[in-house]
Amino acid sequence: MGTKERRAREKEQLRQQILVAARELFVNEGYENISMRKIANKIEYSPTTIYLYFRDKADLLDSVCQETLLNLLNTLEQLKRDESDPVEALRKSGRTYVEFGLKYPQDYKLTFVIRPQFQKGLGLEEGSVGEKVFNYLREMVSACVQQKRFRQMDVETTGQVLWSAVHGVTLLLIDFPDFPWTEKYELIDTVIHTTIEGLKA
Amino acid sequence: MGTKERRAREKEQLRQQILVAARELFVNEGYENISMRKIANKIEYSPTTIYLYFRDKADLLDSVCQETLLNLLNTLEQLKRDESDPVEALRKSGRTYVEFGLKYPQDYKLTFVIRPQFQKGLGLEEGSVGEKVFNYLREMVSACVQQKRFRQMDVETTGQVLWSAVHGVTLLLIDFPDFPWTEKYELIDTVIHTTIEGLKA
DNA sequence: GATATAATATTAACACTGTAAAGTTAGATT
DNA sequence: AATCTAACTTTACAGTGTTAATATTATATC
Repeated sequence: MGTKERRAREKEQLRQQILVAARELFVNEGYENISMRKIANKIEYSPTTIYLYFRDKADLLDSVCQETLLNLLNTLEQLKRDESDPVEALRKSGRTYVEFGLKYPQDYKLTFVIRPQFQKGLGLEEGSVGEKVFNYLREMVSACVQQKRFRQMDVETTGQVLWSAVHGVTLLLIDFPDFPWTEKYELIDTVIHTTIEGLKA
Repeated sequence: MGTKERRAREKEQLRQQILVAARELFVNEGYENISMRKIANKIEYSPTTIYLYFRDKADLLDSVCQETLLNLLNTLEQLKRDESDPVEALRKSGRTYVEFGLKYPQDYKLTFVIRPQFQKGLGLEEGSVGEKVFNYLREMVSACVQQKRFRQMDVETTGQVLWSAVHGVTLLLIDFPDFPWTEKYELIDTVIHTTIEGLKA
Protein backbone atom coordinates (compact mmCIF):
# COMPACT_ATOMS: atom_id res chain seq x y z
CA MET A 1 0.00 0.00 0.00
CA GLY A 2 2.67 2.46 -1.04
CA THR A 3 0.27 5.01 -2.43
CA LYS A 4 0.68 7.26 0.55
CA GLU A 5 4.42 7.14 0.15
CA ARG A 6 4.19 7.81 -3.54
CA ARG A 7 1.96 10.80 -2.90
CA ALA A 8 4.38 12.11 -0.31
CA ARG A 9 7.18 11.63 -2.79
CA GLU A 10 5.28 13.44 -5.50
CA LYS A 11 4.54 16.26 -3.14
CA GLU A 12 8.19 16.56 -2.22
CA GLN A 13 9.05 16.51 -5.90
CA LEU A 14 6.81 19.44 -6.68
CA ARG A 15 8.26 21.29 -3.72
CA GLN A 16 11.69 20.74 -5.17
CA GLN A 17 10.49 21.79 -8.58
CA ILE A 18 9.23 25.06 -7.15
CA LEU A 19 12.50 25.61 -5.35
CA VAL A 20 14.55 24.98 -8.45
CA ALA A 21 12.42 27.32 -10.52
CA ALA A 22 12.44 30.00 -7.86
CA ARG A 23 16.20 29.86 -7.40
CA GLU A 24 16.84 30.09 -11.10
CA LEU A 25 14.54 33.06 -11.50
CA PHE A 26 15.68 34.84 -8.36
CA VAL A 27 19.30 34.39 -9.29
CA ASN A 28 18.98 35.45 -12.89
CA GLU A 29 16.57 38.33 -12.54
CA GLY A 30 16.68 39.34 -8.89
CA TYR A 31 14.29 38.53 -6.08
CA GLU A 32 12.30 41.73 -6.44
CA ASN A 33 11.78 41.27 -10.16
CA ILE A 34 10.27 37.83 -9.82
CA SER A 35 6.60 37.36 -9.14
CA MET A 36 4.83 34.30 -7.88
CA ARG A 37 3.10 34.21 -11.23
CA LYS A 38 6.38 33.95 -13.08
CA ILE A 39 7.47 31.07 -10.92
CA ALA A 40 4.09 29.45 -11.43
CA ASN A 41 4.36 29.85 -15.18
CA LYS A 42 7.73 28.22 -15.21
CA ILE A 43 6.51 25.11 -13.44
CA GLU A 44 3.17 25.19 -15.25
CA TYR A 45 1.00 25.42 -12.17
CA SER A 46 -1.33 28.13 -11.02
CA PRO A 47 0.26 30.83 -8.88
CA THR A 48 -1.62 29.91 -5.74
CA THR A 49 -0.39 26.35 -5.81
CA ILE A 50 2.91 27.64 -4.55
CA TYR A 51 1.15 28.73 -1.39
CA LEU A 52 0.34 25.10 -0.62
CA TYR A 53 4.06 24.50 -0.32
CA PHE A 54 5.38 27.80 1.01
CA ARG A 55 3.80 30.24 3.39
CA ASP A 56 4.63 33.25 1.24
CA LYS A 57 7.28 34.66 -1.02
CA ALA A 58 9.65 35.36 1.86
CA ASP A 59 9.33 31.76 3.02
CA LEU A 60 10.20 30.60 -0.47
CA LEU A 61 13.25 32.82 -0.43
CA ASP A 62 14.09 31.41 2.96
CA SER A 63 14.06 27.87 1.65
CA VAL A 64 16.20 28.79 -1.32
CA CYS A 65 18.72 30.32 1.05
CA GLN A 66 18.74 27.28 3.30
CA GLU A 67 19.76 25.25 0.29
CA THR A 68 22.48 27.73 -0.53
CA LEU A 69 23.89 27.44 2.96
CA LEU A 70 23.84 23.66 2.73
CA ASN A 71 25.65 23.96 -0.55
CA LEU A 72 28.25 26.22 0.98
CA LEU A 73 28.68 23.89 3.93
CA ASN A 74 29.25 20.91 1.67
CA THR A 75 31.73 22.83 -0.42
CA LEU A 76 33.67 23.80 2.66
CA GLU A 77 33.59 20.38 4.27
CA GLN A 78 35.13 18.79 1.22
CA LEU A 79 38.33 20.62 2.07
CA LYS A 80 38.46 19.57 5.67
CA ARG A 81 40.75 16.57 5.67
CA ASP A 82 43.08 17.68 2.89
CA GLU A 83 45.30 19.88 4.96
CA SER A 84 47.44 19.15 7.96
CA ASP A 85 48.61 22.68 8.67
CA PRO A 86 45.69 24.45 10.37
CA VAL A 87 46.64 27.91 9.21
CA GLU A 88 46.91 26.72 5.65
CA ALA A 89 43.57 24.98 6.04
CA LEU A 90 42.01 28.19 7.26
CA ARG A 91 43.45 30.11 4.35
CA LYS A 92 42.02 27.62 1.91
CA SER A 93 38.65 27.73 3.61
CA GLY A 94 38.59 31.46 3.36
CA ARG A 95 39.42 31.34 -0.27
CA THR A 96 36.81 28.69 -0.91
CA TYR A 97 34.23 30.77 0.90
CA VAL A 98 34.86 33.81 -1.29
CA GLU A 99 35.02 31.70 -4.43
CA PHE A 100 31.67 30.23 -3.56
CA GLY A 101 30.26 33.71 -3.21
CA LEU A 102 31.64 34.76 -6.57
CA LYS A 103 30.55 31.58 -8.30
CA TYR A 104 26.97 32.14 -7.15
CA PRO A 105 26.90 35.86 -6.52
CA GLN A 106 23.17 36.28 -6.51
CA ASP A 107 22.64 33.28 -4.26
CA TYR A 108 25.22 34.68 -1.90
CA LYS A 109 23.55 38.07 -1.79
CA LEU A 110 20.15 36.52 -1.44
CA THR A 111 21.33 34.53 1.55
CA PHE A 112 23.51 37.00 3.37
CA VAL A 113 21.97 40.35 2.55
CA ILE A 114 18.50 40.13 1.07
CA ARG A 115 17.09 37.43 3.28
CA PRO A 116 17.93 39.14 6.57
CA GLN A 117 15.80 42.03 5.39
CA PHE A 118 12.72 39.87 5.16
CA GLN A 119 13.27 37.09 7.62
CA LYS A 120 14.15 38.62 10.94
CA GLY A 121 15.33 35.33 12.50
CA LEU A 122 18.89 35.46 11.20
CA GLY A 123 18.99 31.81 10.13
CA LEU A 124 21.95 31.15 12.34
CA GLU A 125 20.01 29.86 15.31
CA GLU A 126 20.85 26.59 17.04
CA GLY A 127 20.76 23.51 14.86
CA SER A 128 20.41 25.50 11.68
CA VAL A 129 22.59 25.07 8.64
CA GLY A 130 23.82 28.60 9.08
CA GLU A 131 25.08 27.72 12.52
CA LYS A 132 26.87 24.70 11.08
CA VAL A 133 28.68 26.91 8.62
CA PHE A 134 29.83 29.14 11.40
CA ASN A 135 30.79 26.09 13.46
CA TYR A 136 33.00 25.00 10.63
CA LEU A 137 34.77 28.33 10.81
CA ARG A 138 35.02 27.99 14.59
CA GLU A 139 36.73 24.62 14.24
CA MET A 140 39.25 25.91 11.73
CA VAL A 141 40.09 28.85 13.92
CA SER A 142 40.17 26.77 17.05
CA ALA A 143 42.82 24.50 15.58
CA CYS A 144 45.03 27.50 14.86
CA VAL A 145 44.59 28.94 18.32
CA GLN A 146 45.24 25.61 20.02
CA GLN A 147 48.48 25.19 18.14
CA LYS A 148 49.44 28.69 19.27
CA ARG A 149 49.72 29.81 15.70
CA PHE A 150 47.62 32.87 16.46
CA ARG A 151 48.10 35.56 19.04
CA GLN A 152 46.20 34.66 22.14
CA MET A 153 42.65 35.82 21.52
CA ASP A 154 39.07 34.70 21.98
CA VAL A 155 38.19 32.07 19.37
CA GLU A 156 34.81 33.65 18.78
CA THR A 157 36.25 37.07 18.09
CA THR A 158 38.93 35.62 15.88
CA GLY A 159 36.30 33.86 13.82
CA GLN A 160 34.21 36.97 13.53
CA VAL A 161 37.17 38.99 12.32
CA LEU A 162 37.85 36.47 9.60
CA TRP A 163 34.24 36.30 8.61
CA SER A 164 34.12 40.09 8.34
CA ALA A 165 37.07 40.09 6.00
CA VAL A 166 35.84 37.41 3.61
CA HIS A 167 32.26 38.63 3.71
CA GLY A 168 33.41 42.16 2.98
CA VAL A 169 35.59 41.35 0.01
CA THR A 170 32.99 38.99 -1.42
CA LEU A 171 30.26 41.58 -1.35
CA LEU A 172 32.41 44.38 -2.67
CA LEU A 173 33.47 42.29 -5.63
CA ILE A 174 29.89 41.29 -6.30
CA ASP A 175 28.32 44.71 -5.89
CA PHE A 176 30.89 46.87 -7.63
CA PRO A 177 32.11 44.75 -10.52
CA ASP A 178 33.26 47.83 -12.43
CA PHE A 179 35.42 49.27 -9.70
CA PRO A 180 39.12 49.20 -10.60
CA TRP A 181 39.95 46.39 -8.24
CA THR A 182 43.32 44.82 -7.97
CA GLU A 183 43.19 41.54 -9.87
CA LYS A 184 40.37 39.62 -8.25
CA TYR A 185 42.18 36.60 -6.88
CA GLU A 186 45.17 38.62 -5.83
CA LEU A 187 42.87 40.84 -3.82
CA ILE A 188 41.11 37.90 -2.22
CA ASP A 189 44.39 36.28 -1.28
CA THR A 190 45.73 39.54 0.07
CA VAL A 191 42.67 40.09 2.20
CA ILE A 192 42.93 36.62 3.68
CA HIS A 193 46.67 36.77 4.05
CA THR A 194 46.58 40.18 5.72
CA THR A 195 43.92 39.12 8.16
CA ILE A 196 45.73 35.94 9.08
CA GLU A 197 49.02 37.81 9.53
CA GLY A 198 47.18 40.29 11.71
CA LEU A 199 45.90 37.46 13.84
CA LYS A 200 49.38 36.08 14.26
CA ALA A 201 51.00 39.36 15.18
CA MET B 1 13.79 90.07 -11.99
CA GLY B 2 14.26 87.40 -9.29
CA THR B 3 11.14 85.43 -10.08
CA LYS B 4 13.05 82.87 -12.08
CA GLU B 5 15.45 82.38 -9.22
CA ARG B 6 12.66 82.09 -6.71
CA ARG B 7 10.93 79.53 -8.90
CA ALA B 8 14.10 77.56 -9.16
CA ARG B 9 14.51 77.77 -5.42
CA GLU B 10 10.97 76.55 -4.84
CA LYS B 11 11.51 73.73 -7.22
CA GLU B 12 14.65 72.75 -5.42
CA GLN B 13 12.78 72.92 -2.14
CA LEU B 14 10.16 70.46 -3.25
CA ARG B 15 12.87 68.22 -4.57
CA GLN B 16 14.46 68.27 -1.16
CA GLN B 17 11.13 67.64 0.48
CA ILE B 18 10.65 64.55 -1.63
CA LEU B 19 14.14 63.36 -0.81
CA VAL B 20 13.63 63.84 2.91
CA ALA B 21 10.33 62.00 2.86
CA ALA B 22 11.72 59.21 0.73
CA ARG B 23 14.77 58.72 2.92
CA GLU B 24 12.71 58.60 6.07
CA LEU B 25 10.32 56.05 4.63
CA PHE B 26 12.99 53.93 2.95
CA VAL B 27 15.04 53.86 6.11
CA ASN B 28 12.21 53.07 8.48
CA GLU B 29 10.27 50.59 6.42
CA GLY B 30 12.63 49.36 3.73
CA TYR B 31 12.94 50.38 0.12
CA GLU B 32 10.77 47.58 -1.19
CA ASN B 33 7.94 48.33 1.23
CA ILE B 34 7.63 51.94 0.20
CA SER B 35 5.52 52.95 -2.75
CA MET B 36 5.56 56.16 -4.68
CA ARG B 37 2.05 56.72 -3.40
CA LYS B 38 3.19 56.54 0.20
CA ILE B 39 5.91 59.08 -0.42
CA ALA B 40 3.38 61.27 -2.20
CA ASN B 41 1.00 61.04 0.72
CA LYS B 42 3.67 62.11 3.12
CA ILE B 43 4.46 65.27 1.22
CA GLU B 44 0.82 65.82 0.31
CA TYR B 45 1.27 65.79 -3.43
CA SER B 46 -0.11 63.46 -6.02
CA PRO B 47 2.08 60.44 -6.78
CA THR B 48 2.93 61.48 -10.28
CA THR B 49 4.37 64.79 -9.16
CA ILE B 50 7.41 62.90 -7.97
CA TYR B 51 8.07 61.95 -11.57
CA LEU B 52 8.57 65.61 -12.41
CA TYR B 53 11.58 65.58 -10.11
CA PHE B 54 12.92 62.05 -10.41
CA ARG B 55 13.00 59.74 -13.38
CA ASP B 56 11.71 56.76 -11.44
CA LYS B 57 11.88 55.06 -8.08
CA ALA B 58 15.43 53.83 -8.67
CA ASP B 59 16.53 57.36 -9.51
CA LEU B 60 15.00 58.56 -6.27
CA LEU B 61 16.90 55.87 -4.39
CA ASP B 62 19.99 56.94 -6.23
CA SER B 63 19.65 60.52 -5.07
CA VAL B 64 19.05 59.44 -1.49
CA CYS B 65 22.24 57.40 -1.64
CA GLN B 66 24.24 60.29 -3.10
CA GLU B 67 23.24 62.30 -0.06
CA THR B 68 24.29 59.49 2.23
CA LEU B 69 27.70 59.35 0.60
CA LEU B 70 28.10 63.09 0.98
CA ASN B 71 27.17 62.71 4.61
CA LEU B 72 29.73 59.99 5.07
CA LEU B 73 32.37 62.03 3.32
CA ASN B 74 31.74 65.03 5.57
CA THR B 75 31.83 62.87 8.67
CA LEU B 76 35.17 61.42 7.62
CA GLU B 77 36.73 64.70 6.60
CA GLN B 78 36.05 66.22 9.97
CA LEU B 79 38.66 63.86 11.38
CA LYS B 80 41.33 64.64 8.87
CA ARG B 81 43.51 67.20 10.56
CA ASP B 82 43.12 65.99 14.11
CA GLU B 83 45.76 63.32 13.97
CA SER B 84 49.46 63.51 13.25
CA ASP B 85 50.20 59.78 13.29
CA PRO B 86 48.95 58.42 9.95
CA VAL B 87 48.33 54.92 11.24
CA GLU B 88 46.31 56.26 14.13
CA ALA B 89 44.43 58.49 11.71
CA LEU B 90 43.61 55.50 9.56
CA ARG B 91 42.40 53.56 12.56
CA LYS B 92 40.11 56.39 13.56
CA SER B 93 38.80 56.71 10.03
CA GLY B 94 38.00 53.05 9.95
CA ARG B 95 36.18 53.26 13.20
CA THR B 96 34.27 56.32 12.07
CA TYR B 97 33.28 54.55 8.88
CA VAL B 98 31.80 51.61 10.73
CA GLU B 99 30.13 53.85 13.29
CA PHE B 100 28.52 55.78 10.48
CA GLY B 101 27.20 52.53 9.07
CA LEU B 102 25.76 51.49 12.40
CA LYS B 103 24.30 54.88 13.13
CA TYR B 104 22.39 54.83 9.85
CA PRO B 105 22.20 51.12 9.12
CA GLN B 106 19.45 51.30 6.57
CA ASP B 107 21.04 54.21 4.74
CA TYR B 108 24.27 52.27 4.63
CA LYS B 109 22.61 49.18 3.23
CA LEU B 110 20.63 51.22 0.77
CA THR B 111 23.80 52.83 -0.51
CA PHE B 112 26.21 49.94 -0.54
CA VAL B 113 24.02 46.92 -1.18
CA ILE B 114 20.55 47.76 -2.41
CA ARG B 115 21.44 50.53 -4.80
CA PRO B 116 24.01 48.50 -6.78
CA GLN B 117 21.20 46.06 -7.52
CA PHE B 118 19.17 48.69 -9.30
CA GLN B 119 21.68 51.20 -10.56
CA LYS B 120 24.31 49.36 -12.50
CA GLY B 121 26.72 52.31 -12.64
CA LEU B 122 28.36 51.71 -9.28
CA GLY B 123 28.31 55.34 -8.25
CA LEU B 124 32.05 55.42 -7.85
CA GLU B 125 32.83 56.81 -11.26
CA GLU B 126 35.11 59.78 -11.75
CA GLY B 127 34.10 62.98 -10.02
CA SER B 128 31.34 61.27 -8.03
CA VAL B 129 30.96 61.55 -4.30
CA GLY B 130 31.59 57.84 -4.03
CA GLU B 131 34.94 58.31 -5.66
CA LYS B 132 35.76 61.08 -3.22
CA VAL B 133 35.07 58.77 -0.30
CA PHE B 134 37.42 56.23 -1.74
CA ASN B 135 39.98 58.94 -2.42
CA TYR B 136 39.84 59.87 1.23
CA LEU B 137 40.73 56.28 2.07
CA ARG B 138 43.50 56.35 -0.53
CA GLU B 139 45.03 59.43 1.08
CA MET B 140 44.97 57.92 4.53
CA VAL B 141 46.58 54.75 3.31
CA SER B 142 49.07 56.60 1.17
CA ALA B 143 50.38 58.50 4.18
CA CYS B 144 51.00 55.24 6.01
CA VAL B 145 52.79 53.67 3.08
CA GLN B 146 54.93 56.75 2.45
CA GLN B 147 56.08 56.78 6.04
CA LYS B 148 56.98 53.10 5.63
CA ARG B 149 54.61 52.17 8.39
CA PHE B 150 53.12 49.45 6.25
CA ARG B 151 54.76 46.56 4.53
CA GLN B 152 55.61 47.51 0.98
CA MET B 153 52.44 47.00 -1.01
CA ASP B 154 50.36 48.64 -3.67
CA VAL B 155 48.37 51.54 -2.19
CA GLU B 156 45.28 50.54 -4.12
CA THR B 157 45.32 46.99 -2.86
CA THR B 158 45.99 48.13 0.67
CA GLY B 159 42.99 50.40 0.56
CA GLN B 160 40.80 47.69 -0.85
CA VAL B 161 41.80 45.32 1.91
CA LEU B 162 40.86 47.85 4.54
CA TRP B 163 37.61 48.64 2.86
CA SER B 164 36.75 44.94 2.73
CA ALA B 165 37.31 44.62 6.44
CA VAL B 166 35.24 47.60 7.54
CA HIS B 167 32.51 46.96 4.98
CA GLY B 168 32.30 43.34 6.09
CA VAL B 169 32.02 43.98 9.79
CA THR B 170 29.54 46.80 9.25
CA LEU B 171 27.20 44.67 7.20
CA LEU B 172 27.43 41.64 9.44
CA LEU B 173 26.53 43.72 12.47
CA ILE B 174 23.65 45.31 10.61
CA ASP B 175 22.26 42.16 9.05
CA PHE B 176 22.61 39.74 11.94
CA PRO B 177 21.89 41.79 15.01
CA ASP B 178 20.94 38.70 17.00
CA PHE B 179 24.12 36.77 16.36
CA PRO B 180 26.21 36.32 19.52
CA TRP B 181 28.82 38.83 18.50
CA THR B 182 31.70 39.83 20.65
CA GLU B 183 30.84 43.20 22.17
CA LYS B 184 30.19 45.45 19.21
CA TYR B 185 32.91 48.04 19.60
CA GLU B 186 35.45 45.52 20.72
CA LEU B 187 34.78 43.58 17.55
CA ILE B 188 35.05 46.65 15.37
CA ASP B 189 38.32 47.68 16.96
CA THR B 190 39.67 44.17 16.68
CA VAL B 191 38.79 43.98 13.01
CA ILE B 192 40.54 47.26 12.30
CA HIS B 193 43.48 46.50 14.54
CA THR B 194 43.98 43.06 13.04
CA THR B 195 43.88 44.39 9.50
CA ILE B 196 46.33 47.16 10.24
CA GLU B 197 48.69 44.79 11.99
CA GLY B 198 48.43 42.49 9.00
CA LEU B 199 49.38 45.34 6.74
CA LYS B 200 52.40 46.13 8.84
CA ALA B 201 53.68 42.58 9.06
C1' DG C 1 -6.47 94.32 -16.92
C1' DA C 2 -7.14 90.66 -20.46
C1' DT C 3 -4.88 87.05 -22.81
C1' DA C 4 -1.42 83.91 -24.29
C1' DT C 5 2.23 80.94 -22.61
C1' DA C 6 4.77 78.20 -19.95
C1' DA C 7 5.38 75.53 -15.60
C1' DT C 8 3.49 72.60 -12.43
C1' DA C 9 0.30 69.44 -10.61
C1' DT C 10 -3.53 66.01 -11.00
C1' DT C 11 -6.68 62.41 -12.89
C1' DA C 12 -7.40 58.28 -15.17
C1' DA C 13 -5.68 54.31 -16.82
C1' DC C 14 -2.72 50.04 -17.68
C1' DA C 15 -0.58 45.98 -16.72
C1' DC C 16 1.20 43.77 -12.96
C1' DT C 17 1.95 42.47 -7.85
C1' DG C 18 1.15 39.18 -3.40
C1' DT C 19 -2.19 36.62 -1.53
C1' DA C 20 -7.03 35.12 0.63
C1' DA C 21 -11.30 32.66 -0.24
C1' DA C 22 -14.07 29.81 -2.61
C1' DG C 23 -14.69 26.43 -6.09
C1' DT C 24 -13.28 22.23 -8.69
C1' DT C 25 -11.43 17.81 -9.65
C1' DA C 26 -9.39 13.30 -9.13
C1' DG C 27 -8.10 9.51 -6.43
C1' DA C 28 -8.53 6.72 -1.96
C1' DT C 29 -11.45 4.79 1.58
C1' DT C 30 -15.43 2.98 3.10
C1' DA D 1 -21.43 3.51 -5.47
C1' DA D 2 -21.02 7.12 -2.05
C1' DT D 3 -18.18 9.77 0.58
C1' DC D 4 -14.12 11.95 1.92
C1' DT D 5 -9.81 14.27 1.24
C1' DA D 6 -5.83 16.21 -0.76
C1' DA D 7 -4.27 18.87 -4.65
C1' DC D 8 -5.00 22.33 -7.60
C1' DT D 9 -7.46 26.36 -10.02
C1' DT D 10 -10.50 30.38 -10.46
C1' DT D 11 -11.78 34.55 -8.96
C1' DA D 12 -11.16 38.55 -6.58
C1' DC D 13 -9.01 42.49 -4.00
C1' DA D 14 -6.23 46.05 -2.75
C1' DG D 15 -1.97 47.83 -3.91
C1' DT D 16 2.22 48.58 -7.21
C1' DG D 17 5.27 51.61 -10.76
C1' DT D 18 4.54 54.38 -14.41
C1' DT D 19 2.55 56.85 -18.76
C1' DA D 20 -0.51 59.90 -21.21
C1' DA D 21 -3.86 63.20 -21.11
C1' DT D 22 -5.79 66.76 -18.69
C1' DA D 23 -6.31 70.46 -15.58
C1' DT D 24 -4.64 74.15 -12.87
C1' DT D 25 -1.87 77.73 -11.68
C1' DA D 26 1.55 81.47 -12.14
C1' DT D 27 4.10 84.33 -15.17
C1' DA D 28 4.99 87.22 -19.34
C1' DT D 29 3.13 89.87 -23.06
C1' DC D 30 0.03 92.86 -25.11
